[in-house]
Amino acid sequence: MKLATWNVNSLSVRLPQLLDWLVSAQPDALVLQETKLTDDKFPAAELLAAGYHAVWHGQKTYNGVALLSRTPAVDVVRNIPALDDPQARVIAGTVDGVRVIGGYFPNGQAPDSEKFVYKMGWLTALEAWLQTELAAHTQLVLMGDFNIAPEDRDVYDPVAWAGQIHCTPEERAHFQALVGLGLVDAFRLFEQPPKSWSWWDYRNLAFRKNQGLRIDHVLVGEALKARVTACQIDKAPRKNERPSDHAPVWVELG
DNA sequence: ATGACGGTACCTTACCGA
Repeated sequence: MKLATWNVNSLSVRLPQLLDWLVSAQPDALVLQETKLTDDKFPAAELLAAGYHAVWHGQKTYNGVALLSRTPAVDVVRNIPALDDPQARVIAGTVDGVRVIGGYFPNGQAPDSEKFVYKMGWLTALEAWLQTELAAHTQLVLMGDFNIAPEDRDVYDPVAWAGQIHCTPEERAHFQALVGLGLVDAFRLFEQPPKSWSWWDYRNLAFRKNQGLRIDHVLVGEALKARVTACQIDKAPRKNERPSDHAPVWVELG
């Protein structure tokens, strides 16, 4: 079973690339972030024609998430239940016995901003909800655009980024809080090439220079950890003519 | 460096992302 996450930065723009990637990568389930579509605009028919069921949670202009799967997801949840959040950032569903939680974590803008306060509160609410999800589901995966670079080795220039958004001690502490709940960073279960990133700025030829951050993650619970056989970032879609700024990340389960 | 690039929207300029 192959699970994946991809911030597509507008599903309407990236739909052709997504359809190509579904054919080449053959994931069994995929969570998307930044669909930037109201629910009535979601391309469910095109995806179904490509062999994927979908559930989604969108809004106008910003955010928006979806869960695609070969077999239909059940017990679908939109957003963090206890959090009254106007921003569409979470979709969860059970696929073939695996609880799949997809998240588009808040950006946070800057450590001294109101958006950072929102990010901290959102993360606290996520952790509380995940405790109950973990108690209810043995096999669980949390994946998406975390907007957190967990360690300095996840940053192309850790000195320049020290204390900056995505790299603050507060954000990294929240990442470790998720680890403390019993989740593990699937990417680090394997030896990986140094300078592995999942996001590159559109500006400054950042992708060509490989200046990026690893902020898209797949975190697995204990039972799934034992099943993970591989985890990789697929840079190929970032080489498309009009790419998302993020690359997909996938895990293979045995 | 209030920069850059790219997406969206009450669209020729602003806002947001990371």
